[in-house]
Amino acid sequence: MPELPEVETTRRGLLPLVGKAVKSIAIRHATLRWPIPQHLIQTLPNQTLHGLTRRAKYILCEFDTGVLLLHLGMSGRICLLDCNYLPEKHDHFDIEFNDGQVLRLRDPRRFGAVLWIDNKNNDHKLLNSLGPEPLEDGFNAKYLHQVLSNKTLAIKNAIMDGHVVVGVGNIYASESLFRARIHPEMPAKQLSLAQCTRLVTEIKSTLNDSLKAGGSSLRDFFGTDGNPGYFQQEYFVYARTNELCKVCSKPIKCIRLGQRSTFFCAQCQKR
DNA sequence: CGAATCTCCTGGAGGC
DNA sequence: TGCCTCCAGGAGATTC
Repeated sequence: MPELPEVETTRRGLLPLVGKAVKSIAIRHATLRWPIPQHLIQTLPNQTLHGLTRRAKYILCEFDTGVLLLHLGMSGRICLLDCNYLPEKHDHFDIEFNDGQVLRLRDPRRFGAVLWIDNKNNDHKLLNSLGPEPLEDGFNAKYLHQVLSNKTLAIKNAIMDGHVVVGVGNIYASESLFRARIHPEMPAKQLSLAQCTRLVTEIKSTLNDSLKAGGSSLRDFFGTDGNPGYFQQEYFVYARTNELCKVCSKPIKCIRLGQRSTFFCAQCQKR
């Protein structure tokens, strides 16, 4: 379940491909979240990868005539391999480059995506209504306080809404709220400016901590080199139901919010 | 319009 | 060992 730090780590791992030209495309299982466009088989060969950027959890591969958009869903993983490696069961999509390297997407649960944005269209509905990046200056306490001011839903659901801020998934939502000492069920509009300040700070630091640790935190995340190599992050609350709070020693609680498991400490986090 | 619910999918865990 | 059920979750689509 890649979150933003894993996606960014994946992007960085792919940077050696920038400047290379595509030799061929393989589509073995086109039915991801949306169908992988078959025209990529004809479109991409001989195009050069000019840049690799990221917006939210989308990796954007800039080619001559358009942008290839990659999303890892929740079980996706991209490896950079020598083309001699045979694909395995859930290896759905390859980009083979002229130097013999292969970008290979493996995604058992197929919630991921491979889409094409032609330069002529210049934008994509998936990208044009997204909120600010959590690690950029546009995501600050004043902004958050303003955007939450008319929202009645629980704050945890609000920060997981990509129109409010992108890249905050289920794990980091619970962790950030604990670190900011805010109850996940608190109505979003009731947060004070001071609470928004704490929440923004903790979202940024939680993501940054994970990024520094090499991407994650997560049991099933692998880097582009195929090695787990991650730092086993110490969660304060995530997946620690009934374990003792590391701050106050009360048991951690688990509730459902927006069909998602939500972990918190009722002693440390107030409404 | 906002908010809640539905949906895609498969591996892994637990029960018997 | 096998089979069944349940669960996890990103986020767009659908419904209310």
